[in-house]
Amino acid sequence: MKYKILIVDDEVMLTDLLAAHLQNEGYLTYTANGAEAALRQLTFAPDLILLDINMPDTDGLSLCKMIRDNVACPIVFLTARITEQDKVNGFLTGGDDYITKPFSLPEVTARIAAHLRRDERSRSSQKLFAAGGLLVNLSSRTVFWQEREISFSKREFDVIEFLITNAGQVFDRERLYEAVWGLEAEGDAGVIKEHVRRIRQKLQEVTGRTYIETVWGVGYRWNR
Amino acid sequence: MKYKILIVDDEVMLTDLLAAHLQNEGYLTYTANGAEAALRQLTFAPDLILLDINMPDTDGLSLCKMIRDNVACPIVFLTARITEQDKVNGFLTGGDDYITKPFSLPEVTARIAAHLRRDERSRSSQKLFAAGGLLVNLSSRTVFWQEREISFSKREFDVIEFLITNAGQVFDRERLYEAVWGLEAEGDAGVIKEHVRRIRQKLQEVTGRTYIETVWGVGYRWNR
DNA sequence: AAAGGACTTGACCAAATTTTGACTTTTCTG
DNA sequence: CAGAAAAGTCAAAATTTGGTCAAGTCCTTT
Repeated sequence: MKYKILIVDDEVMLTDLLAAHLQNEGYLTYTANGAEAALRQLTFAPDLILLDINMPDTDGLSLCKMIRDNVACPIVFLTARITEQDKVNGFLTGGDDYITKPFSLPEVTARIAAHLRRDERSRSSQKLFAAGGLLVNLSSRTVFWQEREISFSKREFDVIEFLITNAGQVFDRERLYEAVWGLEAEGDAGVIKEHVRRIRQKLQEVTGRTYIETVWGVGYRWNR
Repeated sequence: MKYKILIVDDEVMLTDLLAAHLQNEGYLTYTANGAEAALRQLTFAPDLILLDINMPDTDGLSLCKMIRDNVACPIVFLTARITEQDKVNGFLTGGDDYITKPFSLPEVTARIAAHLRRDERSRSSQKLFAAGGLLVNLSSRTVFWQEREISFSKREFDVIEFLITNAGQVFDRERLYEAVWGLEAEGDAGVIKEHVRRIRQKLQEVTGRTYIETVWGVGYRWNR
């Protein structure tokens, strides 16, 4: 299956050039020359995004946020330079990278290939999740906030694990119960309420945030 | 589209029984009574595999590995029992499950249905719709306009979801009610008027547009 | 066997949503 | 233009849902 790459830059010349080159390399490409078009193209669920954050008429940071809120793929920034300030602003997070202009085509291809490879590998067995100061380690089943460990019981951690590995998606209590307790489990999915309460309580105490959001009438969601 | 299920077991009686039952449930079935046959059947790209790992003349583990190397679908093991050692050996990974013999047919059906549902979810976890600056995310059930989120209640979102996934088509209130509330729901389809009103109000406030258009004498339509 | 923690359950309350029905406005038709 | 039908509005009533709590059960561990 071909990888889908979304290229976002205001210069049509550049997007076209990159698109042609990447198609040649065997990728499927989508291009957008503005923020709005970029968001529209997200519907194609790209595997990687090349994004110019210095486009005129566009607030790079908020576009970036919007993208992150809706898709989980890595973003590679195209930019004149990344300043320390940019990093602080949160342009660069976990899976991301940047390429400074001017760049060579082979350089772009190489970076893209490396990212997709990494993404592929980690998608299947990602064991570490960092979400706004919170560090969740699935292999050691620990949760840290700064230096402080927050301890959770088995069930509590199971719930966190499931939600966090499917961050952003909403699950109703039935599905959540099924996913954590197992398919053959019988019992009332109402227990979830209680577990969620205790998870939230512990998180709240230490981090001041709750992380698990209620979608009224539907279920729960771990906020990315 | 019917789901394809591959059944692998050395006992012909059993594969036939399962096949008949699953066909009855609306699945397409393929059967194999040995390792070699099983691998050959992979060309049909099954959506789920039922696999007996205790077949004579067959090394369950390596067959299992071979399968995994070639397809990504979940595998449900049929087995007398799963020991801790089996788990260590890597029989059970991510999307997998096992059913211990003897089992009941409803049990098998239930497990299969749940697995396919789960698989479906992760495959299409990015259900996004972009409509003129508006970004509707079906998996997180969120709606964004620029960086602003517009929140909708369950029913409101359900209506939006239905209309937007059938954008451009007109639905009369009866059909809309039936589609969102369910076929067996009893109640007055007039409620739709109220829900549409509140959806429009929220959209109007933020975006200046209403998106849901009235086709007089007929019904409603989502305008891209 | 006692103790302690984890897990479950069911009941209750407050909050949020959904429904209802009366009423107004708009649109169409003759 | 008048009247009828359709669509829209509004606020109150009804219902559903999620959070909380306390008590009970079930395991482990000592």
